Amino acid sequence: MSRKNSETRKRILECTWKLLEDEPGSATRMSDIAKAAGISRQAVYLHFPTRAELLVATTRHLDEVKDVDSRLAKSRAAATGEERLEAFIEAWGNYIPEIYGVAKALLAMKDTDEEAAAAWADRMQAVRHGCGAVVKAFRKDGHLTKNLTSQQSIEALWALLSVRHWEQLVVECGWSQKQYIKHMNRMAQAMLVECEQ
Amino acid sequence: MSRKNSETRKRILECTWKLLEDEPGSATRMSDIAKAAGISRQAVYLHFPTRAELLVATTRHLDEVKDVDSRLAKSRAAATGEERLEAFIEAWGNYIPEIYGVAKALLAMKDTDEEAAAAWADRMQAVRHGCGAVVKAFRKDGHLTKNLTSQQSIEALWALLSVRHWEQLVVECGWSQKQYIKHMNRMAQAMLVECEQ
DNA sequence: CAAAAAATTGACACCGTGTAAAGTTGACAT
DNA sequence: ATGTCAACTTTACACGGTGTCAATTTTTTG
Repeated sequence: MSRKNSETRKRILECTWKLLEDEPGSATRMSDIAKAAGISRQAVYLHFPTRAELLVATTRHLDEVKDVDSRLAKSRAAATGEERLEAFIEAWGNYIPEIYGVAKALLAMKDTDEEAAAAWADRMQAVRHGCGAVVKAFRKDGHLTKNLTSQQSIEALWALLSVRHWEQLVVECGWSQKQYIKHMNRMAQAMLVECEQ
Repeated sequence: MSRKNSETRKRILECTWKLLEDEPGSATRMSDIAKAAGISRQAVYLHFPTRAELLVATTRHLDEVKDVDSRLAKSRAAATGEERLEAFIEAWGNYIPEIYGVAKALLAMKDTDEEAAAAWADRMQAVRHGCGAVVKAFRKDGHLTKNLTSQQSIEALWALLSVRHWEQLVVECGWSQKQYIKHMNRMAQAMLVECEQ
C-alpha cells in the first residue's frame, strides 16, 4: 500500500496526465515524463516497467480521481429510457474531453501492445454496460426500434459514443462540446427509437 | 512516366497492399515489404524515400486500381435524397473493407507524420463531398431535419461513415458487412430526416 | 548508526527508419 | 567490343526511443 501510493509514483502519473493533456497522442516520451516529474528517466522505470504499463496506470489513476464509475452510475437513477439516455450521454460525453489525451495515447498503443489493448477494452466495457442499461430501459418502455436486436442497439450506441467519434466531430470538425452533447442525444434517440411516420 | 510505372515500383505497391491486407496496422516494416517484393530493403528506398510516402502511394494506387471516384460518383445518378444515400452507403461502405489494411496503417501514421495526415485528409475529403451531395439532395426534397445545419448534417454523416466507425462495428463487434450496410442506411436516415411523430 | 529503500549515473543492447558509398549486373547505343 | 546508364545489391552506420544492467549515492527509518 505504502509502496503503491508513493509520492513519486503519484507525481509521475500526474505529469504523464498533464503532458498528454497538452499534447494528446503518442508524441510524449518516457524522458519527457521523467523531466516533467523532476526525476531521472530510469527512476520512471523503477515504478513502471514499460511505457504501456505507465499509460494503463495513468488511465486507472484518472478514472479513480475523476470517479467515472459513480458519474456513469448516476444515469441509473433515471426512470424512462429517454431520461437515462440523456443522463448517460451527459456523464460520459463530458468525461471524454477530460481523458482524451491519455485515451489517444492508449488507443495508439493498442495496435502493438497486448496489455494496452486489454486495459482499453476493459475501460470500454464500462461504457458498454452503460449503453446496455440505456437500451434495457428503452426496451422496457416499449420504445425500442424493431429494426435492431438489443445487442445491436447496444453496439450501435456504443460506437456512436466512442472516443473516436467524439474526436472526429469535436476535434476535427470543430463542434463545441455543447453541440456534441445535444446532437448525440438526438442522433441516439433517432437511432434507437421506433420512428412512426 | 516510364519511371513512375516501373515494374518494381508497382510490385512494391502491390506487396505493401497485400501485407497490410493480411495484417492491418503498423506492424508491417519496410524490410517485410522488401522481402515480399523479392528485393533488398534499400531498393524500396530507391522508389519511396520514406515509409509515409510509400503508404500514401499505396493508397493512391489502390484508389486508382479500385476506381473509388467513379464508384462514388455513381450515387450522383440517383434522384431522391433517399436513393442517393443508399447508393452512396453501398459504394463507400463496401469500399472500406477493401482498403481497411492500408487505411489503418495510414491512420496510425497520421499522428506523427505530416504528409500521411495530409494524404488521409485529402482522401477523406472525397467522402465528405459525397456526404455533401447526399445532404444537398435531402435538402432539396425538403426532408432534411431542422435540428442540424447543412454543414452539421454533412459532418454527422461523414463521422457516421468513417473508417473507425466501420472498424468498431464490423471488426470489434463482429457485424457482417451486410448488417453494417443495412443499419447504416437506417441510422443515417433517422439522423438526417425529420421524424414527425 | 546500520540496514533498507529510492533514486542517480552512465553504459549498452535492440529495433526500426533512414543515409551513404562502393560494387554488380544487364540493356542498348554507337 | 566498348562504354555508359539505370536499377539493384551489399555493407556499414547514424539516430531516436525503449528497455536493461550494475555500480554508486542519497534518503529514510528502525
